[in-house]
Amino acid sequence: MAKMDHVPLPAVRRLSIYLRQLECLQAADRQTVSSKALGAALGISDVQIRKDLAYFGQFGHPGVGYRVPELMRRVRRILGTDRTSKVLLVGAGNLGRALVAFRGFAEKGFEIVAVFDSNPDKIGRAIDGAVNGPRQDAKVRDLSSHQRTIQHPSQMAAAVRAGDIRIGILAVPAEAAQGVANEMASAGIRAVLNFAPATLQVPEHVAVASVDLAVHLEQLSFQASYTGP
Amino acid sequence: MAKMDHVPLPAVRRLSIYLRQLECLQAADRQTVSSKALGAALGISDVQIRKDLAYFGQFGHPGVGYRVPELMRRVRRILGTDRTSKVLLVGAGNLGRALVAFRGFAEKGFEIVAVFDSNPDKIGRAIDGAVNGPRQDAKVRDLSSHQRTIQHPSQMAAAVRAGDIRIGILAVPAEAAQGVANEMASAGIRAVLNFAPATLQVPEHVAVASVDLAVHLEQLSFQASYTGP
DNA sequence: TTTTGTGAATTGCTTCACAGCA
DNA sequence: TGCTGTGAAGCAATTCACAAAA
Repeated sequence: MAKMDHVPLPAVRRLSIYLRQLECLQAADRQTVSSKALGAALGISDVQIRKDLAYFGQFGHPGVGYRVPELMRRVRRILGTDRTSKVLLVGAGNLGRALVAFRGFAEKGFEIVAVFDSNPDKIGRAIDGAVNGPRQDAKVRDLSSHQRTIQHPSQMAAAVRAGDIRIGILAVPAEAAQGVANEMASAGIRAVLNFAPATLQVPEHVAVASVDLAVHLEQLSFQASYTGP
Repeated sequence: MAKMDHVPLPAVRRLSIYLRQLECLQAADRQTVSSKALGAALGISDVQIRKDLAYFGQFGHPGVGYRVPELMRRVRRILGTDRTSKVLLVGAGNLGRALVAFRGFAEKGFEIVAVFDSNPDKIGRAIDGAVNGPRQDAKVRDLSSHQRTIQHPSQMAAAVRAGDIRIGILAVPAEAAQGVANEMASAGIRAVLNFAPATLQVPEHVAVASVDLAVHLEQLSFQASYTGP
């Protein structure tokens, strides 16, 4: 990987989009794709795509384009999804259960290997989810036994160390979110996917991405009012 | 509303965040807040906040700050959530059902008033969800009867016209997403909240916001690899 | 003094224009 | 010719610096 000094974050986000489209192209047995064709399918300019990729090295073949399998491999490598990442989940409510059941994670190289909840009634209980997804080998199936048992948050640090877990999903009510974020940070979690409608204060070395449906809907409500005829 | 010519989209997104924090302040009976205090709580600079608000008019009181109830009212007005917005949902799978059950929508001024699915087995069946949320008056309760019955997508245009619906939530598998987006657009929907992992091609007057968990996780995976010690 | 609102400067991202390779 | 990779230019968003109001 060449000159990775200061990559714009929007470029990283688009890398995921490129990968998604490449998976689609591979399913259609396309061997190569030009930045122009890729951009047309995604509503992104061809130069943008080349610039984004150029932050990470030289992937293309002048006159030919990008070779689909090669580019997929290299983009996955950049994103860190060439190996399966272990993820922990805090919050075994409605949303938490839906996330455990969600097949899309495993297909993209993420496995929820531990679930935590502070509710004493839930601790020790099974959480039923997608433990029988596609990409499962013996090792992953073994890990999925952890997945079935809800643990107390005090176990988090031990789980992070034992399992080399870097990513945590936060799916608790807004009032509890900051406390859980603090626990995650001191447990050694490096990145948090936050579903609580709250702004999290975390140490600088911890990355946060927030998914707030209300924020999205409000943005759309605004755009629906102030565009068009 | 003063000089609304070209507002940066990031500013609109932050407006939602400000509103969320204002709701929190109001719950704590705070009467006024300065841009500095608000920014400190949200990890945003005070100038950023004043600039964002200035796109829409003058809300503050020099030497005092912003009056919490007044600013909430005016921000809601800008976002279009001072009145309840009717929303339709396409896709009555796991995610769709979870969204119907989600309380947060009603609290923020959004009501799912119609649900569509192309699966013949589901059409006409009830979809159980949060029809007994807090903010319910007679009119809303009446609308919730629609909510209980899954309709065929061919009914969408009629529902949009009859109910003055501007926003659609798209919760179908990726393969079906573009087709549904087309149907939404020709039904007159003006904004789409897309949960399918696919890029949608829509007419210019239709706004799209996408929530793709894989994209978020991949971004975090990248950040977790290339930051810190 | 505290705090808002805003033109000016700056930063960062995107687009342009073109050199280089197949 | 068709396509990638990249320095230069352009544009959009943020931050700075300060005038004006309570």
